[in-house]
Amino acid sequence: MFSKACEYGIRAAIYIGQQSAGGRRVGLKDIAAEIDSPEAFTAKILQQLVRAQLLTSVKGPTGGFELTPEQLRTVTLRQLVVAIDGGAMLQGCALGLPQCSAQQPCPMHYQFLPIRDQLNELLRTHTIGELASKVQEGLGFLKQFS
Amino acid sequence: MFSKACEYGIRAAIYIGQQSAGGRRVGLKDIAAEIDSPEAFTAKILQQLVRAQLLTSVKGPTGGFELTPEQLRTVTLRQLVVAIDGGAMLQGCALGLPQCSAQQPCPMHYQFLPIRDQLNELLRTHTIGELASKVQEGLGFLKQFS
DNA sequence: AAATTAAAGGATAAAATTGTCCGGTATTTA
DNA sequence: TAAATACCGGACAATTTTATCCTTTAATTT
Ligand code: FES
Ligand code: FES
Repeated sequence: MFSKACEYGIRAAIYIGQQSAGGRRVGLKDIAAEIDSPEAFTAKILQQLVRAQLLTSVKGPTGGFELTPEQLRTVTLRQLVVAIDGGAMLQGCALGLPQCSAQQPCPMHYQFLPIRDQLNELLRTHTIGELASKVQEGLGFLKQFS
Repeated sequence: MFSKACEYGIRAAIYIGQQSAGGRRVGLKDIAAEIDSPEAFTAKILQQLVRAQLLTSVKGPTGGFELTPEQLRTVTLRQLVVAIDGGAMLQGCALGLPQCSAQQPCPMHYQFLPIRDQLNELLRTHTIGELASKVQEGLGFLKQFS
């Protein structure tokens, strides 16, 4: 569905959000450990998200990553996905036609569209803050414990 | 969404199905031209599908690929996807957790599940023959003309 | 100011996916 | 039975994705 980069990015953002909601700034090492992702690769993704202004970073001691209250409230899953994977999967044709349109639709087009639309809606209507709360309340997990 | 291999595989299968419905067996060259895919790569994918018995091939002059009436009627999109991409995207967690389950769900789990289920249902309930008819009737396309 | 801390950025490497090439094999036609 | 056709199979190459390492930059603490 999403790329590994995107999966890590989303999980990281949610974890950072959860901690930011509690006023805690978190470092890369901590993040990678808590979401079970490769540290250096996660760093690259977080850099992208910082550049896209979807989260905030601070250098030096006591530094790390955080989400401002505004970011927590307004940044959506969709923004993360677009920043990392681009819009292709949110707009592209299911069968890989160069563009998805009703002019020359693929044979799955009309069946596929409503599902893709629901996915778009899902991503558009969920903020990092909202998902972070869910984790905070123990209703969702960012890695699996055995 | 799907891999390139899967996109080519589905488009190819539908085209072969369309021709088979008219009693015509088709060769690789023809297929690749009609669905706008790289010839040699498409060959690899078709080999997989033949091995999985989702379509049939005949060697030699007048040879090529075809779908038996039974294959046309019974082979689903889902079978193609599973044969090429594996079941990961049809069962895996949206955020990449090692497994999707209600025991330790990711924060998107309950929102994501219905969409994934619809996608599964979509793939499960559409046969190659059905999609081939759509193309035959001019209601769907396997490549785009400009 | 010096030392320490932690993210940023660049270069590289490994792995997976996508794509090509070519000799082998089965089948048909002459 | 020889030649031609077209899929099969293995090796190989290019590209993209995933992942690592190391130096630089910025900020804090001593
Ligand atoms: S044209 Fe294929 S999904 Fe719209
Ligand atoms: S656990 Fe993530 S989708 Fe089910």
